[in-house]
Amino acid sequence: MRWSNFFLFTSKEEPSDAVSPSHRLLLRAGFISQVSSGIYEILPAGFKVLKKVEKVIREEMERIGCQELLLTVLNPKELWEETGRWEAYGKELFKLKDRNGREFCLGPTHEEEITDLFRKFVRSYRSLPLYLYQVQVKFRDEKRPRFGLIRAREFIMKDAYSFDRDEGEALKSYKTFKEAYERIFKRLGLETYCVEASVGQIGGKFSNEFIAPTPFGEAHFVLCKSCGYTANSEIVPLKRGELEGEEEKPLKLVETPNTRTIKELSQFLGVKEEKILKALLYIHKGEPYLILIRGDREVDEKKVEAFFGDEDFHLASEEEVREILNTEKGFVGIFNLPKNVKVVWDNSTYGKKNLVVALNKVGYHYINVNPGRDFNYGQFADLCKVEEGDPCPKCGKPLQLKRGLELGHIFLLGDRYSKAMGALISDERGKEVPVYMGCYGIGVSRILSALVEQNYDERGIRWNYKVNPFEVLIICLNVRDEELLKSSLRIYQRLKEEGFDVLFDDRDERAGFKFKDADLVGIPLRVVLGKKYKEKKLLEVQDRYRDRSYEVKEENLVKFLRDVLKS
RNA sequence: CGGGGUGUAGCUCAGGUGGUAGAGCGUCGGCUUUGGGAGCCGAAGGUCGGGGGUUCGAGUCCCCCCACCCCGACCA
Repeated sequence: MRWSNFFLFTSKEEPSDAVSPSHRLLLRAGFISQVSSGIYEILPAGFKVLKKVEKVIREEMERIGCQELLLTVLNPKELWEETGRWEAYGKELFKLKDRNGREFCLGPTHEEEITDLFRKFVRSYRSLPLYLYQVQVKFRDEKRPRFGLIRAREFIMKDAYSFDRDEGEALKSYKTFKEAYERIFKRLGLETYCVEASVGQIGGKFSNEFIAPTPFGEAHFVLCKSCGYTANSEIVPLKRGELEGEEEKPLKLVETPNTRTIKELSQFLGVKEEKILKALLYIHKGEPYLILIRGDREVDEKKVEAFFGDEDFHLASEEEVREILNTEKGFVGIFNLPKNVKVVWDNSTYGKKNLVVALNKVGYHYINVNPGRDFNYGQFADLCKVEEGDPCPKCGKPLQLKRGLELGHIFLLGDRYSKAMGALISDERGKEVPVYMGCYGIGVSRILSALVEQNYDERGIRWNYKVNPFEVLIICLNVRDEELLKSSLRIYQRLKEEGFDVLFDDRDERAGFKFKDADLVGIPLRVVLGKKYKEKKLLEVQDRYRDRSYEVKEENLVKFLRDVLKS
């Protein structure tokens, strides 16, 4: 491809709307273009990268016997009602109607459709195991799209589904996919962690996420350097602590004006935040719950969701606090509670002595409140957000907290969908049983962002040798010099014939301009023809990925490039 | 869903107190230049996010709406 005719337009200016490195660079380098919030066009250079990513994924899917098909974007409401997800999926589901008023959604994932397809054709355990996958555009009306391709509303995903006769077989399939995923990310040149995760919206028995560490990811996960435990932070269990040995001081009521936050209260009283009993009023399905947690810790609402069993809860507003507790935020506590308010103690509160506790009276707190003497514990739960340094649930050593991009998520679904939708198979004895399923997703378009997030510098993107828009860029530094242009063309033709994926910068631009562009776009190898070539007939090969430079004779070029690309 | 911010040329932005729209970059034509986004001359390019209002007159003041970006997922 000649750059003079290639649809690749770079920009010198920093896009004002972009913050994360991948978003900025993919825009500037002309790989993507925004249409609407969370909706992007993937331009030819980006598309070429995408195709190379897909190729790796397809090869690994085929290798484990997974067959490609293409499901639909438009899914009828009836299908989603069978599993209850038409309502349960909530506002993230894009819904629309056809001319006759029939309702559809734009598929955010395809468990319903694949299960429907399975039950239409497969009857016997003899057809199993069966693995199917597709690479398809998906739609999710995200609460908050951000960072370009990282959290988009329209995106490309590879989703695979396994069908087995029982749990034991399904576990084998799960392992097969997990290993395939490890190979995929390795081949793509991405650093990823496979972590334990929650099943969330998809449901099922258990799941693992593949997370690429980057500062701009949406996933928070923990890592134990000591025993190797990794997990999404929202599922890391935190246990109760020990009873403190401190001497119990006398209970006292003190005036605490204008202490609306834990920080203010802590400063006003001169006590540590962890000695304050923080009380948060939540409303679940119209019922008030008072969640108690240590003052220095925060509630993890994902854990609250797991506790309640659904998403139908929210933190009480000022008005609700006034109405239910007859007090104001900042003075919510366990004393003088109306009977209808249920109390839940987070594990972090256990064993603390000489606490500061509010009594639902504006402007006052008790100090030196002690368990057993001044109050009794009730129901305990694990609702606390994990923090750096919290103990590893496996070995007790301090955990590291990291941020990353969730690139893959695999689930052992069990019979959640097959049971609801009647996807039954006959076993050896002729008995009909629900098929045992697994599903396996990879965020394909998001991988572009992850690759950039993990490989860029101040000058631009650094694509690796395997996944890139082109393998080689030929730069002719002066296209008005006929001899130089002729030589460049000859090399360009040769490399094409030898099977290289090559872009030829034949634009009538100055050298500096071309180098800056090349750095930005990030093609891993480039062959430069300029003064050195004219004087010494030496080609300069620049390695953008490894940031090196070589002088190569023309007759050695093909072998040289091939060797680098293979390394 | 809250909170904050921004919408003016393709991009990045400037346009006190209201007076009929500008720069740099990019694009097009020309000259010059050819190893790190060079220089000079000329040109094209605008519903000032949209609607309403105030006014003789609105990019600017008032009201409503929309879009996009950021923060939080409400921490008492």
